[in-house]
Amino acid sequence: MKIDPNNPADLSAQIAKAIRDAIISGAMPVDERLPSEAELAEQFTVSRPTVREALKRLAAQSLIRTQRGATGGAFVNRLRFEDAYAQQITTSTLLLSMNDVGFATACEARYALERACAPLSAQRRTADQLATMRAECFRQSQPGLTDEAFCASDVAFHRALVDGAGNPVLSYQLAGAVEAMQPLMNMITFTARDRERIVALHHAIADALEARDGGACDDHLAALARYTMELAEEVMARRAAR
Amino acid sequence: MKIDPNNPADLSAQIAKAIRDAIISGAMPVDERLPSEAELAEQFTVSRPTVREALKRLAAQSLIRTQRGATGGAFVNRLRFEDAYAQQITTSTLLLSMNDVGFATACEARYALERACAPLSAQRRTADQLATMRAECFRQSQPGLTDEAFCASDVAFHRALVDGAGNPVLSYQLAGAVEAMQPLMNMITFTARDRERIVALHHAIADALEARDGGACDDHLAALARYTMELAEEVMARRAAR
DNA sequence: GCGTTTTAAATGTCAGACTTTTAAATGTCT
DNA sequence: AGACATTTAAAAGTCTGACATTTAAAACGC
Repeated sequence: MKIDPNNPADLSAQIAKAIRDAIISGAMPVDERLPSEAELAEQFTVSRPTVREALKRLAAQSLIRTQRGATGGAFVNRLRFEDAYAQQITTSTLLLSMNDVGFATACEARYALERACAPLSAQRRTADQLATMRAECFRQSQPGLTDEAFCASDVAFHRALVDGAGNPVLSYQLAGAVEAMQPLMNMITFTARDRERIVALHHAIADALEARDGGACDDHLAALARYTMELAEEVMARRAAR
Repeated sequence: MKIDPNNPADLSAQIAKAIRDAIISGAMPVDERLPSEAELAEQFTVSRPTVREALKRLAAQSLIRTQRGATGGAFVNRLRFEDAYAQQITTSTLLLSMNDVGFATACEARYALERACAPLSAQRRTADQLATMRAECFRQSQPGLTDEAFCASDVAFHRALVDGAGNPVLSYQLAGAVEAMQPLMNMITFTARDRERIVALHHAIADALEARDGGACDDHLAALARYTMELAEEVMARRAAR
């Protein structure tokens, strides 16, 4: 591993960076065990708490996992898509909420990305994924559904569409776009949303995927995007008038 | 903030989660100062090193920043797009390298997402972004260029295309897709890549964007995707034969 | 009133000890 | 000999207490 200059600030950050670089470069393969905390402390000539802080940084990024006990220690972690989903979602959520990204910008990005999945999903969607979309459509048309449950079902529908492309890299990328939009969508849900119209579009999308018609699917997604934008503008205008 | 059960494992993880949830929920606005480490230790009834480990976890995710000195402390950080880019790129790189994602899968995802930007970029690209693309095309046609420099220029070209959409959320999402592909692209660069053909396609893409023709841009991107896939298959076949 | 010095609060770091978990080594019984 | 129980050692997890460093505000002197 690398050394630290005698700069006595950010020692734990420097150590984390050194280990992170070693992992990213491939010098430490998956499931390789790192030296024990005491050994690392000796190598870097720092104290054990400092090493621990560095390791916690890496653990927060799911780069390592730790195990207690005799054969325990820190191990290079295989970054799973599920872990990456979670990070992606929180990061996207924070980006949207902290950078006053407009609804229009976020919505445009979300539907642009989702429409990129449409042709692939039309080719490859499984019967199971189609059944999921149908089931969510059915749930969305139930009368007593709360707004929260409707939103969650909406997200489940679109995730099934995205997963239909059969490309885990796309699913990973889209996780943030789809899930992070939910809070922003709630913003308009409680005021103007016309569920019938949305469910009708969902049905049309599912029909298109059943027929393996990517073009039609894209058209209906575009219509859904337009309708969502219209709703948002309506709400904004109403707020501005108030 | 929330409490911890008397479960004496993962204390720092629990504390980090409690603070993270408070930030994500919006209970702590940007630039709000967290209590000092000593105060947090008292609140959670743990020791200061444990609190510090929790704070380091949050710092690793750019959720907080710390400042030393009299008025120092930990502050809720405004997550900037640039910071998110970096995280996105390392995460994507690790995902690709650790999960034996095939070249075809990664390539398909990358071009599907990039093509989603094409119509927007045709509408909105600035003169500056177009100039960047032209400059990178020129650089790519220089004879003495190393493979590394060609790859870097390739990435710069495609980033300019993506940024042309004028949507920071899209740029953020695409950062991972475009940049993480570079190492995978290097895999084929040194063997089979026909620079002339790629540069010609880049020129065609720039021409389409100059003419604000989203359809043509999409076509050329599709052609580039096909060519890249062909190259990969060729290399794979050659390796299998060896 | 302005510049300098002091001071206090906060993070950053260290040293050493103790607790808990875990698996392997050892011992014991059938 | 083999299966089961016990001991032991290694490692992470945690705590206490201390010291170093940085930084801005307060106190002071001119």
